[in-house]
Amino acid sequence: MVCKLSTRLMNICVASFCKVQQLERAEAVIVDAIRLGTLPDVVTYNTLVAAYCRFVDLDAGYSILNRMTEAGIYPNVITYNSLIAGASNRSLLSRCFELFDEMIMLGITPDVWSYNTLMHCFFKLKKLDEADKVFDDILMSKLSPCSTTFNTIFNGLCKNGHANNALKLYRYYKKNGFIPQLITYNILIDGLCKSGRLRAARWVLKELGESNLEPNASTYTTVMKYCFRSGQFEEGMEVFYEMKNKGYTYDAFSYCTVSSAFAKIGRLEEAHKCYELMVEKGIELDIVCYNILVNMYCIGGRLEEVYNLLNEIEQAGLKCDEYTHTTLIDGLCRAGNIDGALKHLRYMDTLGFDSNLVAYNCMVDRLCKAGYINKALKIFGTMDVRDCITYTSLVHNLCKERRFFTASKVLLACLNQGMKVFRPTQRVVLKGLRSSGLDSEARKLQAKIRLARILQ
DNA sequence: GTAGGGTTAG
Repeated sequence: MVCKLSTRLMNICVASFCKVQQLERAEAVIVDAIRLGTLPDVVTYNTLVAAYCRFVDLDAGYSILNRMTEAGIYPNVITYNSLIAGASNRSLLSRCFELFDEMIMLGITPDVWSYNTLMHCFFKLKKLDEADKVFDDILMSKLSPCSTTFNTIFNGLCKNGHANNALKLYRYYKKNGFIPQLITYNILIDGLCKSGRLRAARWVLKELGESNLEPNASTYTTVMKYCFRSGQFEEGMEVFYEMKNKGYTYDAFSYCTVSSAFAKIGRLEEAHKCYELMVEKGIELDIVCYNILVNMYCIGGRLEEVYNLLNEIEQAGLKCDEYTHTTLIDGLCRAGNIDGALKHLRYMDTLGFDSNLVAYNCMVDRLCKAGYINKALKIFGTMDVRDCITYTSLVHNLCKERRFFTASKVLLACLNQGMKVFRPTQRVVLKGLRSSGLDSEARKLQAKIRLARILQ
């Protein structure tokens, strides 16, 4: 009984240190406990696995699994769920599946948490059918889906551009007894805002207002961002102040949202002030905060300082991501250094990011605007992946140069891919073709546009 | 031990 109590006490101490990222002290507690005759149990090791996955890396978490096995303690479903979650959070998605299989091979039965995380992974990989199969597996097994299962589905649908379906499903489950939580509302409001379903987003927000739940910092940041995106700057700032009045302390999320909104409308001093406040409040800067600062300097043409900042990022032990590089490429173009931007784009290609699409889109647009439209067309020709922004940008710039025939060809290629170009741009192409006497090309394009609208 | 908000381009 005494031993049991001391194991519990040891685990409480270990968990407390792990929670505040003091892993060495957590380990020291275990060493002391062993010296006093208390051995760590599965709970101790699971706490360490979760902490190492969270604060160090997946391999560090996995090495704890080896340590516990050597100590004769067998992992359980919680051990593996922590490892799977660790892999998922670090976007090591193939590792998630490997760990899931490993768990089953060891005879450990997955629980609803394991399935939820697995489903989340499939959504991250945009494999909606596979995610759906996991949900079927939950239903077919003796497990019951929990609120996180439903929230994971809503979130996965929203993140994959199906906010509408998420909303429909939410209504259906709500009718059948699902009780929404604050996180459910936050997921739906954000998803609907991002997909432009603003009326529906307001409706869900109203539903939240009528519920007994109180919006939190996450809700406020989402709504604030929607205001900024739709050009309602003052309204966005009102949300920011309301958030403070409600007693929420600003965090990196809210500061970043406001700072980038200021930068976007050219109020760089105020944008920088937000950043300074963030530092003053002791908020640890992550790569997103730095990216906003990089963008701020790029907009202000302070390229020298951007390079200093890149060093600072490295010194802080952070890694530049695709946002950092894309922002820098755009900044170089903005400063007229097209060659430097092209060179950096090539360099970015070697870094192995999942997608350099935005960087390429920046390059295409900036090349056009700098008068190098043929160079832009050449880059466009080398792109493996294009989206509606690539096409819209190129078509728009070709029209500005009165190259309507080429614009029409690019637009047709876009429609053939099942993508849309901004409607006013489509009209400019048609008008331009007709005014240039290219009536048959105009008719062909018009027919294609109509067909594309029907097929939408 | 799972799920939500912040950064880039038209």
